Amino acid sequence: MTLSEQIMADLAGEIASGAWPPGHRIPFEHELMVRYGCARATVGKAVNALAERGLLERRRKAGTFVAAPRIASAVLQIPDIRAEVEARGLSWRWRRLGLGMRRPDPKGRAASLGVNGPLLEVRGVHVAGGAPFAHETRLINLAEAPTAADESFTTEAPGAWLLAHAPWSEARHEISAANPDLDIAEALRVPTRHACLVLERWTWRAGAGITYARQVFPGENFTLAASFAP
Amino acid sequence: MTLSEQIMADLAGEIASGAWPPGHRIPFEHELMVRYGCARATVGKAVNALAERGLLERRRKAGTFVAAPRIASAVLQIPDIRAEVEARGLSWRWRRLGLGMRRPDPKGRAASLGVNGPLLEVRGVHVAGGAPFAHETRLINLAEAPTAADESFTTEAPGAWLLAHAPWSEARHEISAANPDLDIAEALRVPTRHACLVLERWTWRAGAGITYARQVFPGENFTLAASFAP
DNA sequence: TAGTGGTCTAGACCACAGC
DNA sequence: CTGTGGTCTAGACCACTAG
Repeated sequence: MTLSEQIMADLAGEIASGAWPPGHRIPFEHELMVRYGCARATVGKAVNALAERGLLERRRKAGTFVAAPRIASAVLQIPDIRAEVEARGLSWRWRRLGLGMRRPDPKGRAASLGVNGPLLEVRGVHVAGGAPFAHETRLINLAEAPTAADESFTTEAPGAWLLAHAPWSEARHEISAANPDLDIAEALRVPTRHACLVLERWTWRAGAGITYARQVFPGENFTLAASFAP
Repeated sequence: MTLSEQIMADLAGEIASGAWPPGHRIPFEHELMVRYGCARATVGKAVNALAERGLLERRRKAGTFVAAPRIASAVLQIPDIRAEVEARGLSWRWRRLGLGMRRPDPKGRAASLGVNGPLLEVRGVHVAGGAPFAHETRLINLAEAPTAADESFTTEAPGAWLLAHAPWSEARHEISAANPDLDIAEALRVPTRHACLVLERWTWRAGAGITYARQVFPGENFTLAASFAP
């Protein structure tokens, strides 16, 4: 435990315990540096780290204050389906259902990728312990990942292949609930009235769209977790 | 734009453009400090900030490397239902459906709050432009928020009241999909076969459970967004 | 063992918001 | 104005680890 980590932990402790309620002005940097017998940069590192986490608010000339808790954002755990399945002690495999070329649909969900050229479409099911776990529809921009056209994706899921062959630098996710279409419901072996969690993902590299994925989980199969621990 | 921000932007640009692919070793701190004519602490600040974001990976003696993109986590926007509704130009109001006391159920969803004492239960509907938007079930730990017992929550939603009267310091969220129970389906005026997005939230302060909330959105009403922009 | 990042020091100057 | 935080400097020593 370094000194700045110790200072950070001490300050966080005062806040978590309620000794310093929201709005409370914490000691000035100069006071803390006397208290800990260290340089100003060291206390500054600790205080700034807590401010970046949203636990403190810094105002010039006024001081540093305990922030009011806000429910603005949280860190969402994005699942890797294979790892998720195997972590439960189940076998995982990918079963391809379809493969084909698509022209970009300007009204479709993948339109925001901003791709005009041809897209490779892969559809399939993630199978966990012999039972369908999730359905995936995947569109791949062949301009950015041309060798994808040589892949069959019969046993390898397109996500893992893409991560190795066309790394991305920017991603967007949307989470929603929907009743599955008939073909997806059949692939998942659930009725169409069965609530499903839908996770959509768009990824880019240097502004160019790489891939769009739509993963459909039967409601009881899967829960996304997010935490906010200031 | 400070110098360390400039350095950070330059490094991020090299990565986003693909000039520095994953695995590439970026210049040593000493080289960067010569290139920018600044102190090592300044380049260190920039490089460490990118490493904290997961864009770079630092290894002693070996150097600093461009990290392979991982879909491990993303920043999730947690909705404030009232703000969400009003941002769409719709009127918002809260309609309370029920109020009562509950003993903690050791098998229930709220058990992980770790509360043994009495809980206040509030149920109600968020109404957007006259139509049901979301159903909320709320449990409040009266030991931590005793004045909640004096509130009726007929027009004020419990979430806003709690934020003002019992600030929290730690939160956990779970997102899932489910078919609504009959009473919730009736309150939302959808059939029970209608897929709904379920957002659950647990909050604590100094380790003591404050509240549990379960919000149910008809599937077409609501989408959660998460972004990952290294 | 040599060289990297990790951490810290003891200053400095500045912008800016309170008083 | 005053004093806070924001940023930076030019060093230092240390821990770790890759070669």
